[in-house]
Amino acid sequence: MMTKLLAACEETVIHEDEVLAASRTLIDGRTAGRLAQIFSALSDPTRLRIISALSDHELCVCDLSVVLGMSQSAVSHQLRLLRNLNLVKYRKEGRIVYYALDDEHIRELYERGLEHTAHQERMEA
Amino acid sequence: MMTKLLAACEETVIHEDEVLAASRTLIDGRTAGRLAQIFSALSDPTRLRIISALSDHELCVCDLSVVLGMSQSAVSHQLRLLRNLNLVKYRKEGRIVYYALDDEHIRELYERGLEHTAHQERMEA
DNA sequence: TGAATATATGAGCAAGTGTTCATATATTAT
DNA sequence: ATAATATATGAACACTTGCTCATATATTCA
Repeated sequence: MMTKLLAACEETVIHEDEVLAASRTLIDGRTAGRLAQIFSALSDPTRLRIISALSDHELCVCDLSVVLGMSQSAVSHQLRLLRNLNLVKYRKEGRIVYYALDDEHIRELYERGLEHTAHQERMEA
Repeated sequence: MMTKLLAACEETVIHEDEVLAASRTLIDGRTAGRLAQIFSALSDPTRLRIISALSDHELCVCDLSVVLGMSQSAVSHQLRLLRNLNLVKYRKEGRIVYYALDDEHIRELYERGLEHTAHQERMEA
């Protein structure tokens, strides 16, 4: 199942074998989209702060909004997003809803990311 | 150096100790911003495909645009973004510019992300 | 029952993003 | 020199995002 990627750069590919090799490691659009979706969830400061706040234990929406210093509405909107991606789970207790992280992969990515910023920090100093 | 986060949810915080505990794992705005920046780089399908194409070896811009099936301009714009974040490095050889990954942390994050999508895939099946 | 509280959500808006198109720059070839 | 080629980049535009504000829903309390 070969894909044709002949024409380009001056009618013929500059480095044909390199291109073929790269095509092998290239991820398809569907995978790229899924990956992008995951990383998008982590690409916003507010959501990252939510994740960091929940990293130890669950919190109700109200407490979460206090911790973040943000409106309940803003927090709820972001929680919905994380919920839709199955990154957080929740349990209801009366009118109070407790949220907690629900994905070890995300926690892993989050922590790797933190390492990276620490690394960056050192580079700058 | 305690921050006051008294008032809220019905004048007083619902679960005061939980809130204090969460505040300890909460990352500050600056860190959240940096982290968001890193993950933002990985939050677009095109950039992820660029990273996947470069994951084995360097490629020139032209070959890269062939591999991706995208315009040279679009690819250049995205490369600039990755360059500004020091995620890719480049070397010039005449008028040809070769790009390669320049950050093991990003490669690490990318691969963890891939694992996650694989995990997701299995869940769905 | 009615009032108060915790959360969810739709609409709207300002800011950000990713592409295209046109064009600039730099290098090579004639 | 001039033409051709590889890359970079600014402007414009459609689309997305993250917030606020208003309001809906659900639960508890009096």
